[in-house]
Amino acid sequence: MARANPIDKHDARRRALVDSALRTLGELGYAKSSLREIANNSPFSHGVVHYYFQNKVELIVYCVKQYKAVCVTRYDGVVADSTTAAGLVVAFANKLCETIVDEAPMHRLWYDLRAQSMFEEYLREAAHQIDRSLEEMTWRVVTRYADLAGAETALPPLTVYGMLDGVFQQALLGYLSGQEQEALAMLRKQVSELMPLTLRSTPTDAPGVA
Amino acid sequence: MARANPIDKHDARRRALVDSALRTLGELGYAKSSLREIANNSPFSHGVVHYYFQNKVELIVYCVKQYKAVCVTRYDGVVADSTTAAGLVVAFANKLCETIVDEAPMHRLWYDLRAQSMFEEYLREAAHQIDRSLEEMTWRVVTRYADLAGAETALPPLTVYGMLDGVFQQALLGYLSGQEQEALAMLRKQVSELMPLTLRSTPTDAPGVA
DNA sequence: ACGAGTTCTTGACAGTCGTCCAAAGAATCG
DNA sequence: CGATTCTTTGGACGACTGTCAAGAACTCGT
Repeated sequence: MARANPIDKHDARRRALVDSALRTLGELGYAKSSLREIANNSPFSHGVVHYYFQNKVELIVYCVKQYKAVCVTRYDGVVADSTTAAGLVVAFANKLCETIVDEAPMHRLWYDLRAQSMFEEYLREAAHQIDRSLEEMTWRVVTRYADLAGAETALPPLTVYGMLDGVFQQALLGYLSGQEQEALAMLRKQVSELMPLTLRSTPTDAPGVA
Repeated sequence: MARANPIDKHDARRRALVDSALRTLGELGYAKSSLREIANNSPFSHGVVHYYFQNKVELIVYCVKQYKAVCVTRYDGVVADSTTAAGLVVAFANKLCETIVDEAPMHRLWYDLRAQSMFEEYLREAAHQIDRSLEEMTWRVVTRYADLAGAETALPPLTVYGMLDGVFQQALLGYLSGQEQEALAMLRKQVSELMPLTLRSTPTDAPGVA
């Protein structure tokens, strides 16, 4: 047996390969990312991929799942640090803009992979899991927002995620099309418009059940 | 010179080729649609593509633009025929569900191409034009909705399109993942939830300017 | 320092891709 | 009808793909 348990080293290499693959995927997109190109942007040669992964599909699925890990907690700081409803909206919008600026390639990769999952079944489960995670993440923001506003939520989690995802996607597209500042400004405005719509007007006493 | 003007025949062939290409693209997605596969699903051989189009890119761009033509008027009947605000919402939701059922491959192709446009610049302009058309189409529905409700719109066109596009995309993904009925029912619910949010509570007299 | 086990490189393989081209076929004219 | 142009075919090309296997390079307990 090797000194350091070989499982860890194996997994570490896998993660390194997946990291390189994610960089390439974010740059070229799913369609044009060949295993050779992925290996070229890594310290390894193209053959090593099949030593750590059975085939390209397995690598891609691992990429998707690793991508998920960096996503799910992105706005938890906003949730934890905000003390007023209005402050949360601004902080949330700022964080959304920040992640567009810092990680645009990863975001377009996500939308690419989700679109591919409409054609290729092997991506569906992984994409669905990420969608669920993003929905839950969004919902944590909105419920905290409702708490701070002393109001109740007016829309189900899936709907809130859907509409915010729509405008985020829009902003990302605009940002990548060269209209960086306009897209970010518009996103800020849209978030401040949409967040209040997720709350019911009546703060505490709701009609209906006694 | 030929009897019937050859321009028309040339264009007719182009349209036929583009139609075949759109069917194949909707079935396989952008990444896996080769010119040979496109030609196989058409009455022609693979070489003829380069007689009517300079290269694959030109064909794809023509496909995108032809796809746009069938989109832009999809909900104009709803706008024209509805007589009440509530009726319009139901008719709109029905039409959205109908087009998911009838044209799911085309819709997933659209989201695929829009995602590709984040990587490949040559698709950007065409994708942006379609996005604008869809935004205008959505806006015609919402302004008519506001008219029928005797209210004013509360959100700008881009925001309304963004949030509706988000939930539509969600429904399409669910529909293609085997949850047909749940996805359509959810979309109906979401549309009836979101449409009222596009209107200002105050119907006629707004505060502010005299 | 040797040898066994692990890790990585390299080259080859069978396909497929977009593109091009020579030649066959079809259509239309004088 | 022959002649000219337009249309279409199918094969060929070089480049690229995922996959695999043989062997070199490395690691590490002994």
